[in-house]
Amino acid sequence: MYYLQLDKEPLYSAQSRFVAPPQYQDFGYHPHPGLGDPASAPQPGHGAWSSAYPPPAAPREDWVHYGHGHGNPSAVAPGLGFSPADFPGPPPPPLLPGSLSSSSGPLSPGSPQRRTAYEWIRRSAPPNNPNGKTRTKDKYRVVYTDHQRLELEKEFHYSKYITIRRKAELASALSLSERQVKIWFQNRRAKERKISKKKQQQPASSTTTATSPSVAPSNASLTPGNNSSAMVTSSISIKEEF
DNA sequence: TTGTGTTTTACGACCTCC
DNA sequence: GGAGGTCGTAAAACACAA
Repeated sequence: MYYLQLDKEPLYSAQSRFVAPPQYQDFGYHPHPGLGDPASAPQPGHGAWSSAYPPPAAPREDWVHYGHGHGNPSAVAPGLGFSPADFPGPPPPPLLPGSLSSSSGPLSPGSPQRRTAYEWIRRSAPPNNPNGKTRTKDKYRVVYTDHQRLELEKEFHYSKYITIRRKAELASALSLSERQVKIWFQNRRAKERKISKKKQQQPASSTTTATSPSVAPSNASLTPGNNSSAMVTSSISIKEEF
């Protein structure tokens, strides 16, 4: 299983954290005072852990975690916040089990398609979904809770590449599998590349270049053939925590 | 209500690295 | 060989216009 890797050394320096450049806020995740601020965090009614992930009917590797801690704020392990010793640079906000109790502030991951503000954060897993699946068929796909997404976004904002340790912590705190966290980050990076690509194709409407240097050349430098070197390049300031 | 377009999970193929 | 990376894609979930 995936937990076996926790004691392994990281394979990629790119997995290490790097200080998120400020321009990341232009890539879908907009740091907002509400983040980490219980008073202004979005998502009414989702302050407590959603019960969207009860144990699955059929055991599946990725679903085994859904049965833990649901409906229980303690699912977010205390002390799972970021320790300064772990990360260089400003620490990301800690996981906040109760931080999602009010509604305000643009926290949408920048999707222009979200017409109304924060629909992404309002969305939550289907209420009548005892199995944590969205279909009766075995075929996936769960909808992550707003809290899960928020925490993942926060982590992503801090670093586009999650460390093994943080992945394990996050998976545990959010009742996701490490595989899900990994895939979420992969998809999130893909999304960011897509957004970046879109921005590049559009004429710059403002004087500030919206494209992050460390992200923009994604497709050019992150092709399967040379992505590793690109990742190393993009993580110059990375200090592996292991 | 329905059709359509977009976003979100999840996977497989293929790659590099150790 | 196994890990995680990107890329492409499937399909569910969702928003919105007609």
